[in-house]
Amino acid sequence: MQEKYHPQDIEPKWQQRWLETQRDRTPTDPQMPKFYALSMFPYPSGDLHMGHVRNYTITDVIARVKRSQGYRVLHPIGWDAFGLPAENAAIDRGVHPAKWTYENIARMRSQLQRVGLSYDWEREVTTCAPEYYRWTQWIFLQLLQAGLAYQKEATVNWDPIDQTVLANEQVDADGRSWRSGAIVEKRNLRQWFLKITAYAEALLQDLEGLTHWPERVRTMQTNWIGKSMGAELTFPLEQGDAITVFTTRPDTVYGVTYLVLAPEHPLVPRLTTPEQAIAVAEFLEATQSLSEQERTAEDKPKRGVPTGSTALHPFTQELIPIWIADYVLGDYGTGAVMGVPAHDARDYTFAQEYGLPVRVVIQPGDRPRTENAAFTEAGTMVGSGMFDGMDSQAAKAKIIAYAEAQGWGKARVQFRLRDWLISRQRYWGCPIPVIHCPHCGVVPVPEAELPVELPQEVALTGRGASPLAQLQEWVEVPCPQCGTPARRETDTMDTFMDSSWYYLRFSDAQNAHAAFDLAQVNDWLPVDQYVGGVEHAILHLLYSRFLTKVLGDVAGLGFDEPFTRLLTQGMVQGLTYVNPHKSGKERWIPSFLVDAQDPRDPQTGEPLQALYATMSKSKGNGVSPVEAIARYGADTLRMFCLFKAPPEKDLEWEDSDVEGQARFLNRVWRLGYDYVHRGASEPDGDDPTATKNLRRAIHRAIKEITEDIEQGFQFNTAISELMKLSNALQDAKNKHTPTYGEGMELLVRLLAPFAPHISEELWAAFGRGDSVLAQPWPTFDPDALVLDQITVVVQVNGKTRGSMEVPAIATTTELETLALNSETATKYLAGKTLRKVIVVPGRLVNLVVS
RNA sequence: GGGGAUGUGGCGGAAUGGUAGACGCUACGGACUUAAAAUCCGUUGACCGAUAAGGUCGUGCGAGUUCGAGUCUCGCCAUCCCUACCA
Repeated sequence: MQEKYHPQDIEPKWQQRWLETQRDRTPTDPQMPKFYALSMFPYPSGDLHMGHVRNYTITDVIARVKRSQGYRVLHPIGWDAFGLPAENAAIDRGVHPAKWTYENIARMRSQLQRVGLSYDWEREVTTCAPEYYRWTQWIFLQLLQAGLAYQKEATVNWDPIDQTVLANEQVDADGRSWRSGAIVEKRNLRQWFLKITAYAEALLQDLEGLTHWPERVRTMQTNWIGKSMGAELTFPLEQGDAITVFTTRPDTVYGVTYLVLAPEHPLVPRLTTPEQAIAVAEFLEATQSLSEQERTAEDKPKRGVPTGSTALHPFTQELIPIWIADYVLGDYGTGAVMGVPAHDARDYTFAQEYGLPVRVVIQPGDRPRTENAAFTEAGTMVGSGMFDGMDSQAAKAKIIAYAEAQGWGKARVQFRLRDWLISRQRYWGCPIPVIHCPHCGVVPVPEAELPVELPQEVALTGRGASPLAQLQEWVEVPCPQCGTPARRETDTMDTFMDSSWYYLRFSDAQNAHAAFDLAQVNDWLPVDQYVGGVEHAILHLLYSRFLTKVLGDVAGLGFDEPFTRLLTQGMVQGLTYVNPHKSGKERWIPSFLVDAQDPRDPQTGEPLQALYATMSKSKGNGVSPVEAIARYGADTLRMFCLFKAPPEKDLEWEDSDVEGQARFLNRVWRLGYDYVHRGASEPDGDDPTATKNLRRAIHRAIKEITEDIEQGFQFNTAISELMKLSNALQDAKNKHTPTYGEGMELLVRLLAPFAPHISEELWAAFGRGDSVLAQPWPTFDPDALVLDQITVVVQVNGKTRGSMEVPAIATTTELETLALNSETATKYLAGKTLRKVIVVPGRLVNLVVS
C-alpha cells in the first residue's frame, strides 16, 4: 500500500479486475429476490457529460447497496443510438452514421467504465443494431395487427431544419422543435400513427398507482392526457345537415348565441354563403399564413368571420349564426364549439369583438355578477326553460339526459391526448416494416424476413424527401402477398419508439429468437428503480407506459406499468458568465475565456455577471467528466455528485467542493494507511468509556447511512455520516483496540457503494481476502447505541434556558424532579408560579410558568 | 389564466412538532515550513456585552393551533419549473 492516495493508479486496476472477474454479471439464482435498477440510457453523442455521471452514479450506488443486501441485481446500460445527430454528422463531415455512432459508443463505453459503474456489459443493447431493431419492427407489426398502428392524412408538425415531421409531444409551447429549436410548420401529409389514445383512460387511471413517482411528473402526464367530461350537442342546419359541438358546459346551452367552426372544419365550404365567400376565403388564407403560435397566443385578439349560414338551436328553436374563428382548433373535440359569451371567457372576448349577443343563463349564488366579464363558475340556472332554478352543476347531467332523449346529443369524454405520430422522413432510424402494394394496400413485411435492414449506401443531403425513397433498388420489392411489384415504406420510426421498450430487452438482451423471453421479462420487470431527467416526464415515460400496456395485451406481459419507482435527478449546473449588454447566444461567454478573479468580456472588456446555469455547449459552462476524473479520480467525482445536493435537486459544480471530497478521501486513505502500518507502535490507552463512545459512533453510522439510503436515497446525508465516522476514527484515542479495527473496516464497507475503488484498495490492504463489494451490508447493534448519560434540555415556557446531564434511564418523574431542582429552574422560577411541567423523556423538560 | 415546487448563515445544504444551522465549502486566526503548497488545530447566523459571564433576535411576510412551530392550518409575497384559446 502506497503512503499517498493515487486514484489514477488504483482505479483502472480495480476496474480491470471487476471486468475480468465478471463481478457485475446479473445473478440468476431464483432464490434471491430481484432488483432492477435502471438509468435512462444515453444517446451516444460522443462524450459523457456531467449529467450522465450524476444520473448513473445514483443508480450505481443503489445497485451496489442492493447487491450487498442479497438481491440479484439487474443493472444494465445501452445506447439510444438512432437519431439525427448521426445523420447530420454524415451530412457535415461525410462520415457514415453507423461509423460515427459506433465510434461514439466505443468512446463513451470506456468513459462509463472509467467512472466505475457496475454494469452487466453482457446485456448492453444498441438500438441501431439490426439484432435490436429487428424487434422494434416486430413490435410495430404487433401494433399494426392489433389495429393500433395506422396511416392517415393529417395536418402535422414539420420541422424545416431537420426536414422531418414531429409528434405533438416533441413540439414545445413556443411551437418549436424539441431538437432543432426551429418553429415548426403545418403540413398535410400521410403519416403513420400509433393509437395511444386507445389507452388514454388506462394511462390516466394507472397514474394513481404510481405512488413512488414524483408528484409533478404524474401531474404533467395527467394534464397532457387531459381528460374532459362533457357532451356532444347537435345543432341542425337549415340545409338539413347538422353541426356537432363538444362542450364541458352543457349547463350553459341556453346561453348559446352563435356557433363557431375551426377554419379546417369540413363543413366550412358548404356553409359559406355566396355573400360571404370572399370574406371567408380571405380569412382562411390569413389563418393559413400564421404560425401555430401566432394563431394560438392568448393575448392575440380572436379573429373570425361569419359564414352567412345559421343553425337551429334545438333547445330554444332560435336561429343562430355560424362563424368561423381561429380560436377553435380543428383537431380537438369536433372542431366546432357553441358560443356562450356570458359564461366562457374566450366566447366573451369574441362576442365583444364582433358585437354578438350575450345571454346570461347562470347567476352567481351569493354575489352580484360582474357585467364586463364572463361568469365561468357554477351557479343557479336562469333563462333556461325547464331547468331554471337548478344548481348548474346538477343541471349538467339533466340537460345531457334531456338532449339524449330528444336525439340532440349525448355524454362524451374527450381527451386532449392525440395519437402518436411516428413517421420520420430521415435515414438513421428504424425502417417501418411495411410494403405498399397497388393491389393489397399496406402489407406487413413477414416476420421471418425481419429485420428490414437499413441499406448501407445512401446519399444524405438533409433536404427533400426521405433518403430511403431515393434508393430504387431498396424500395422496389414484390408484394409479399401477391407478388406484384410494390414499394417499401421509406419513412423510419421516431427514435422514441426504440427507447420505449429497451428496458424490456435488458431482461433477455441476447435473445435471437424473440424480443424477449416472457419468463425472463416477467421475472425482472417492472423496473424497481428508474432514474433519469425530468425532461422525459411526458415524452419517453408516456410512450413507454403506452407500449408496456400494448405489449401486455398483445404479448402477455405480466405487468402493466414499466417503472415502479422513478427518481428525477436535478440538472448539473456550471459557473456561467453572462454579458448583460448582449443578447441571444452572444450573451454567454465561455468560462475558459474568462478570468474568474475579474470576469470581463474578452471582446468588449465589459464586466460579466456570474451565475449557475445548466451545463451546455452553447453556454460554454461545461466541465468534462473525463478531465475531472483525470484531475481528481472517479471516486472523488462520484462522491461530489452524491454529496453536494440531494439527487432530485440541481447540483452546482464547484471546484472547491470537489476538492473537499478529494480531501475527505485522502483522509480516509491516510487513516487506512496508518491503521495498516500501526505495527508495534505503543498502545494509546484503552479507556472503556472512549471505546464505548467509538463503538456508538460506528453503529450510529451504520444505522444512519442505511436509513438515509433506504428512506429516499439521501446520499448527501449518508456521506455526511461517513465523514462523521471518519472524524470519530481520526480523533479516537484508542487506535489499537479491536473496536477501532471494527470501525476502520466498517468505514470502508459503508464507503464502498459510493467510492468503490478506494474501498477495494483499502480492504485489500487490510488483508481481507474477498472483494469489499462482496461483503453483506452491515447491520447495527442496537445495544451499542444506548447511552448511559444523556443531555436533557430545560425549557421555560418553551424557550431553551439550560440543560442537564441525566442518566439515560431516568423516568418522567425523576426528570421532572431533576429539572425543578436545576439551576435553570431556580433562576427562572423566582417570583413566578409554576403552572405545568411537560416532560419529553430523553429530550426535554418544559416548565410552564406565569 | 391553470398546475406544481421551493423559500433556513457568506455558499451548498441538515433537522420523527422538542437544544435551528448536522456535514461540507468559503473566510479568518494559529501550528508546521527558510518560504509556499499540503496537512493539522481553532473561530465563523446577527445584535448587545469587554474578545468574558450573560442576554436579545433569528428559518420569505402576517395570523392561528400548541406547553413548544423551520416543521401543522389559513392568508399573503417572491422565485423557479411545467402547461396553456383543449371549448
